[in-house]
Amino acid sequence: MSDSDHGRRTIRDVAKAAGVSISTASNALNGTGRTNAETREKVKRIADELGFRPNALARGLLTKRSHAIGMLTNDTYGRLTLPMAAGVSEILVDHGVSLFLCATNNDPRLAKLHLDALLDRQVDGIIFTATRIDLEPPPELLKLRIPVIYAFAQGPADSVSFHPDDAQGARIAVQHLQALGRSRILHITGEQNYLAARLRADAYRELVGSSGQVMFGEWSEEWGHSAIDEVYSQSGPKPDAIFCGSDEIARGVIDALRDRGISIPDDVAVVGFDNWEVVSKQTRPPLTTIDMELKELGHRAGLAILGLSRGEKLEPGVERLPCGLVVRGSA
Amino acid sequence: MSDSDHGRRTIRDVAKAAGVSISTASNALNGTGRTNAETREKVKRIADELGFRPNALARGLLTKRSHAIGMLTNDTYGRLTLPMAAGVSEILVDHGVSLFLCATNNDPRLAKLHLDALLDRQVDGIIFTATRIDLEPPPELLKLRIPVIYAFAQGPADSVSFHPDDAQGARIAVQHLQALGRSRILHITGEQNYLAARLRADAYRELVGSSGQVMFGEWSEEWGHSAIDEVYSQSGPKPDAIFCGSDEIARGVIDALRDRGISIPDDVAVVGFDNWEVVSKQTRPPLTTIDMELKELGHRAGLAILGLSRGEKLEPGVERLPCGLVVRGSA
DNA sequence: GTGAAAGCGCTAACAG
DNA sequence: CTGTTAGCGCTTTCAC
Repeated sequence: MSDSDHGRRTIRDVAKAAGVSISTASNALNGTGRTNAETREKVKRIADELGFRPNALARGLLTKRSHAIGMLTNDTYGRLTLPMAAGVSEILVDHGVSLFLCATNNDPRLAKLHLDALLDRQVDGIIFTATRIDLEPPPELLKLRIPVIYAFAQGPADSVSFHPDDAQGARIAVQHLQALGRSRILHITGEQNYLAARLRADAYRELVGSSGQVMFGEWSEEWGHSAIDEVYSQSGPKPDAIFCGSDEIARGVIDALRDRGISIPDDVAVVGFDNWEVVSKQTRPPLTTIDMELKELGHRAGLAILGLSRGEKLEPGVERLPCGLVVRGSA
Repeated sequence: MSDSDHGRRTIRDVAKAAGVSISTASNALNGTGRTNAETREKVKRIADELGFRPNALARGLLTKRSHAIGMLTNDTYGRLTLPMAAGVSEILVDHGVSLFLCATNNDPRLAKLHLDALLDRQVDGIIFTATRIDLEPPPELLKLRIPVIYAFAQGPADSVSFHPDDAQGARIAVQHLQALGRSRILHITGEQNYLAARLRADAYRELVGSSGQVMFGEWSEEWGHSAIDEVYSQSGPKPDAIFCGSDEIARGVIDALRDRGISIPDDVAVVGFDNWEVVSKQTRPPLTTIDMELKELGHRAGLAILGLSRGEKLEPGVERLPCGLVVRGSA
């Protein structure tokens, strides 16, 4: 009652109130050591009544485990990295682990600043995420002595990375179109210097064979539009289906097709990639597309970093997580 | 050299290497107390060479300041809260403060879990953000003894909140249209039960007078589309400008107008709200819109929580931060 | 089964 | 100006 309302209750308060020693209180609360069931219950009850919550700083100082992990992302507003962050946090919170979010905005100075801060805080591990899977992480990450996981980014040879399975995603898209009876499938996608674009294009080519045609361009709605202009301004056979490298491209494609009076999906079926709902639900007709399951990817990354931080061993390499097909109206 | 490569250097290592006591090292490094310039430089140099970085847990335990703050958001990383988070983090990192990000997904259980975790970690303050300014924060926030800031959310009477200035944003939109010589300005917006929608509508009405007409609906592209259908299926005068409550609505409006062969901005000028670039840059013509400056709002919230955590006093109440007009092609 | 004592890495009096 | 001393709140041997 003396040091009553300011500051939080400490384990000392609990011990005193329960009439036991500090170490007994600690043991009782944590289930460590040997403790009489009776005293254990009593201590727990009193701790509860007092609203005792252990100081994570003190605990971390001693145990060398902060129960916090850091997420370093190269972008700021990413629609890619943020669902992952949600997945990571969602998994971790149930294990009593909190997440530091650090947006580096692609600035090496900021990256260094954030990284140092994370290390000073004794984080148990770091997840590096990026906006593209072939982005190189900051070199400082390589020589840390805490575990690092790469999610949607390229780690070094002996590291653990999680990527969406772009090839499989492309395959289920194409197979869906083929199952619909389409045989002249065109692929309109983004920049060729993106590994994801190449992986998807390769998988596409493998399924459609020599009839395939890949149009690389930009990751924009505009490119989808102008790609269609290009296709229809030329002579030659026209596609009966289009697999697009992103939902935005697909939106441009759909708008351009509609402008030409081409019916979707009857004349031309369209499949997108990303399942970015603000786009895919708003096209007319709504877009059938591939979902990279980024939240699940975050779950996996979170679980992985948790395991590593506990000293478990993980198979190094890139694990590719399956994408899902979301069928709406366009195919 | 003895306890060489495992574990980090401690201040003890620095002190020993510099041939001074631990406290002198501490003083030298922190610029506290009185220290000879010469020894201070020497200690700093040695600390640098050793790659010494202070343990934030130990420091926080003693100083009762963790230099970490928590951000609690009711959604899963929406497009509104994330730019704010980036702004907060950006400001804080330069002050050596890190950010815990907690997405509650509108689940009270998760909110409590995250809040407790933050308190256990002795965060210096909490920023609560939401997806709409009239969302009530979890009641637990009210009785904390650490400072709380409300960003894009409604705090209690004596708290400090930051909102975008919806009324001013609406005014600059309407004034821009009026400056263009438009006199029959229509307002198509989202759900009336959103305070933001009402604030904007009120400001709009004040400027356009009795000629004004507000159409409340949903925050979707589809609503923009069907609102236009409704307007043009009726007889009566047609608008020469439309102020939309969101970029998505504006996109629907623009598409519907184009479908009717109405020229934008010549026949009808359109202004959106949000400056959500993936939408506003992709409309044809690109959308003139209002930017809520969420990153700046994050900056302000970050600065505010920093100040409060240092014991500074802040004027309670809602501070409304000005929106900006982004002129593109549609008006 | 329980408690006394030591100490995680650091800062903050206070003597010298 | 510098070093000694005493902890922050907690966990963890190790006697009793």
